Amino acid sequence: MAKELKELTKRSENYSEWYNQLVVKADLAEQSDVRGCMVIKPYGYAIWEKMQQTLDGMFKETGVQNAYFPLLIPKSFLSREAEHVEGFAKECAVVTHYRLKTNAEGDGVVVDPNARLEEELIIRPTSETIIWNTYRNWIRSYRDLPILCNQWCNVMRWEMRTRLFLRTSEFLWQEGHTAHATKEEAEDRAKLMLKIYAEFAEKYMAVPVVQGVKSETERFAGALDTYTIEAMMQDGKALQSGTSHFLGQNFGKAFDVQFLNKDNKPEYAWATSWGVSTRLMGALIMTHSDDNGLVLPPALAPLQVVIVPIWKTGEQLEALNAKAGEIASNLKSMGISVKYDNADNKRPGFKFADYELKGIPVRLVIGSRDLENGTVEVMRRDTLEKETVSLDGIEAYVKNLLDQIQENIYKKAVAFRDSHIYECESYDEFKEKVKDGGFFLCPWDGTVETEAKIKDDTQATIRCVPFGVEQKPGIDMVSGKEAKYRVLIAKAY
RNA sequence: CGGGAAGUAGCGCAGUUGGUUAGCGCACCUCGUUAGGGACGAGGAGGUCGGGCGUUCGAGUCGCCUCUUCCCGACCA
Repeated sequence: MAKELKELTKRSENYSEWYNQLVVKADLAEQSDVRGCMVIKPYGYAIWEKMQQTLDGMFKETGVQNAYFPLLIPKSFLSREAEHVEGFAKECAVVTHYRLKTNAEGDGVVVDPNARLEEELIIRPTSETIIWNTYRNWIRSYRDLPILCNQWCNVMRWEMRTRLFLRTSEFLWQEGHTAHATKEEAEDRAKLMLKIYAEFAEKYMAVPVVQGVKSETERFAGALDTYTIEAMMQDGKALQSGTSHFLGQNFGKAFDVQFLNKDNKPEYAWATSWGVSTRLMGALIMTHSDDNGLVLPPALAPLQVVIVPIWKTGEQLEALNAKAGEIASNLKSMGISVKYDNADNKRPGFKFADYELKGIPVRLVIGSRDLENGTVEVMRRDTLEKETVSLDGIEAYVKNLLDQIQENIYKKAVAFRDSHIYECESYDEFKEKVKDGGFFLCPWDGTVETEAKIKDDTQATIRCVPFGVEQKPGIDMVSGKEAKYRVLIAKAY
């Protein structure tokens, strides 16, 4: 009975519900009582922390430094860049007052009408404006450049509809903001950061991504070019997992950030910004997980190995404690995170199911029988295969297995994605097939009209002009005009 | 902001044409037996039925108002 209640909805039955249940039951996060916001629970946060540490290290290798800028932005800053304000204005939370007072006509507190701010403050939806307002004071000469700052912070966007990790009103992210003396250097930086995101997704998250550049309509508000990584979820929908923007001199001009170049001529600084968010958690969950729960890549699992003892008597437990403790400490000295779970208030079956739900990559089960035989049962989460192996050299076996799991889930995700990428040149065929999800490589004439029609007809959008895809000539499947690009089209989260 | 649905214990729900002390499953606590795939038995704790006003001898149930949440759209990372 207990089993039925804890079981997840099957992925194939209702993908959204499966995802929601998984997030809650695996103890990653829950819906907050505060509108559209999310509580990230310790286990979910531990995974986020692993991502953070890894990414942060990769950023620093390219010379990026961390900094921190204010949460509140004067309203006027936002309107300095025309496209930027248009993109974000409709989802900004605004601070209008700075004081409450006790309610004269009843319980509680009310906003003190006398405490209205002269200029309202907005809660950052992104920080380009306040950062470029600050950069103005930091930049005088080409010798001050480049500036390569990143901040880890929260932002707020008042979304109409929210989903755990994928779209919440408040979310955690990193936003990098760089200033450069030349256009080329800024463009290179925007591309470099995209490369880093792609490497992180594939190497650590084991999530294959398509890299590319966004169409004009899908571009970041205020950018000249938006580069993106797009991942495919198991329902065939695309998830934009990270973006890197070449901002040109838009923000330099809007915030009057000028420097003297080598020729002693004033010039506006060139900008990039790039970010990934807790949405990556959604990508991680939806790429690998199955009907038994989460499947975590060993590279990001907060706990890589769990050891479960099985015993009847106190003496047996003592013997198991000794052996398992030895294995655990050996594994730890190899840099592997291990938990030895000899709690006696949960039965083994419960522990098995629970650690599977949480996606722990490797489980070792050791009982008195094994101790006599010098063996241990090893289960890998990705395939759920069990094997009984010798206790001799178990540490090396586990280390190797973790590497294999990391590789296997990546290969599996690549195979899934590749089998759901279709080349398509007929609009009728496209409309029919896109209902079931997948990525579609199609010729596009480059016009906004065609793009809008595809979206109206099918809800699918042009995700990007992918890099590394042969740009062979073709005919736009909607307009019948000559195609300018071969684009990736998909329904997206 | 349009169109649907729902608010009863931590979670999931039942509650008949209005009628005594508001139930059930899971989870939780205690004791015991158990332990190689989500244990079993016995006992126990937990509720101003989202809020307000009204109708009535009597409201979880009927009426009006209000708040919130979820789903489908439009918008978005």
